[in-house]
Amino acid sequence: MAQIEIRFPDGNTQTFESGTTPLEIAKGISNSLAKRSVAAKFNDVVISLVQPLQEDGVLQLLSFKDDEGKDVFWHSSAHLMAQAIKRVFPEAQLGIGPPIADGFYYDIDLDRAITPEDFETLEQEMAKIVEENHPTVRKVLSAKEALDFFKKNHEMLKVDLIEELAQNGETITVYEQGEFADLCRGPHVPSTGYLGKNFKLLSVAGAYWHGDEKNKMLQRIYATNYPDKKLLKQHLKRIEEAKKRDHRKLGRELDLFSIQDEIGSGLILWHPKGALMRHLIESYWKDEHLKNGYDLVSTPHVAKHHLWETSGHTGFYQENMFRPMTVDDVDYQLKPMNCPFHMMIYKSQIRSYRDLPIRFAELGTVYRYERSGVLHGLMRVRGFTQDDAHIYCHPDQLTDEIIGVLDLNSRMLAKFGFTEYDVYLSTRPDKFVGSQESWEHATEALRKALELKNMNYQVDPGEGVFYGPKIDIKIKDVLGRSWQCSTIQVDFNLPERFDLNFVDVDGQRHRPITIHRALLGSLERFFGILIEHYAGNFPFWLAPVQAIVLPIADRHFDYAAEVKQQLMQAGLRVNSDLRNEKVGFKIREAEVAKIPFMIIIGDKEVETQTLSIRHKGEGDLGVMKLKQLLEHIQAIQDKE
RNA sequence: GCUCACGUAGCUCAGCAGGUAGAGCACAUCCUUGGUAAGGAUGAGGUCACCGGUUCAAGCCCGGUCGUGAGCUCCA
Repeated sequence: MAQIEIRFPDGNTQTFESGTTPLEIAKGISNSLAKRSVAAKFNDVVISLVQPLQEDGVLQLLSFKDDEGKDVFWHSSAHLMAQAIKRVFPEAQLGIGPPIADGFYYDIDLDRAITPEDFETLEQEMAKIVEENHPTVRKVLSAKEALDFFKKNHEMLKVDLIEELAQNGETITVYEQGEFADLCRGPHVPSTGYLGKNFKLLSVAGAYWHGDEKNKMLQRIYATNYPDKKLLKQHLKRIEEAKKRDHRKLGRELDLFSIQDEIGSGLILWHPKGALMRHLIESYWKDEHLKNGYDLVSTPHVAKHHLWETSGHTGFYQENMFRPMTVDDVDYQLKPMNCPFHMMIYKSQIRSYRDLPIRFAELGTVYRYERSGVLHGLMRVRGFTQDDAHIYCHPDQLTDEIIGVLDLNSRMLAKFGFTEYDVYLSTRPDKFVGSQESWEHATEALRKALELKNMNYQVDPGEGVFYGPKIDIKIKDVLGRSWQCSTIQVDFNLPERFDLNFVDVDGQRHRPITIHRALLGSLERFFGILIEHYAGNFPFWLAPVQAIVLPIADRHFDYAAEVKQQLMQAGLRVNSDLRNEKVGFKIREAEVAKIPFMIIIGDKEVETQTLSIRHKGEGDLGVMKLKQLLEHIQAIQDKE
């Protein structure tokens, strides 16, 4: 028997007989390791635990904790669900069933609508299949064999896939488990028993075959599975928690904003408390920009349609624009972008290299046509305000400018409680404007800035926009969800189209580099993210009402009014509750409204000229003088 | 836009072989002046999203419109 040499991640090597499987090796190391493992990685290829190893190489055992292990576990779980579906609904045709971020789904074609009531039946069937512990068997088929097999089983979607695969000359493999066989590249867990019973079907929704709306709509069943009951519970709890934090729900409960049929889809009404928060965010934003060398500009909501022809938006952005309106026989266009206006301000005079960099910032409200089906609360709307800015600079200044933007960005995000993010650098796509050299120069500048800032980033090759490379930053909220807010894009297109230039030392006109950037993205969307991130428990500086005075009986009203007045003089946002209600009731309402400080005033307080302080979520803080309260609050503000 | 589901009082929801609406909260008035998360009584409030159809009769059935929700490749 031939021997093979296997190296492990810790650097140790060991010799095995050729044909040994990763599972056998795992068992040799420890039973618990073998139990934990769901797949293996051999020479950087993910393989099944039962695939015999025939050559020397590096072997890593994968458990559910590894991303690749998760994928295998969930992919096998998708097969498990598919098998159950076929048992319960033999006429169902299977589409695709991949692992996704938090589980997996399977697309099926079935005349009858699957409902949540069916979930239990399917889950029971899945549990049965797990108990039956069918080994998963990989088989290589020729295209013809595969086509015959799936045609015979009336799996026309699979036939569709096979035809595609055959055209690309790929090897066609099928995985069998018991009576069930599915077209699949694999690998999978060795048997259905590995999958355990901590799975749950979550939802069902329509999805087009191949994601193309010209194709048939299938039913997509989302589900998840965990090797451990605790993990499943955690996951379900996270879903619950996300529901509780839903900004649409909190937005109504806290009276922050509304969206109304009479107004129109995707158009936001900011109520007093929401508008106040928006004002706080905007003021902070403007201050920061002024402190960092930006000039504030302000531009109209409409402009002649012609402007958008110059910018090129009528070409590549038409689909997202509202239809033009005619005024005095001239077409005007509601703005989907702020850029052309900023370009025109730049162009309003001759610029010298001495003027650069020029930074125009604007909280500019834009209107974009979004398909009705994609609108979602504050997250996806038709009218929103971008925290926009355009920086015009000399090519030599590019890196420094990007660094400036990155610095400002991380400061600003931290102010709102976001300190973790994923950074992506997108490079030149196939279709692009500008010269190859300028793309290279700009991409290098972005890269250099990221590296000088010691930021970890991932390169998305070819994912840049046609007009320039970009850096995208996705922030992570407390629930670990990612939101893309900040984007920093170099633009080679608009300076060209608007013929922007500056006079350089040589007395000649040159094209400035233009950076287009947004940090919060859209105020509406960012507000939505903030609501969910804080679950409505906003930091003190953002709380629309920071304190409420709660007198116990009406004989305390005078002192209450006095206290309120003093707190307002100190710059706090204070309300009072003078209703004819018990203090317990008033406290409850203040807690529900998530007001940070409750100031209770009764006989004792009036007599000793003190305040009883209660903090939201913390309870009674005891009695203190007004001065002490202000100091306490000052300390909180200093920390923020 | 498409598929499925949903649309009943300001909010959350009940309602039924099709027989012309109900609760809690919120709101108003009154009683209660109460010490750290819901005091009590009374009352007002609905063209059951909108339009059309079937029927003696429609919140409920059918069709359309509008709106909302879950989703619409993370490629076997």
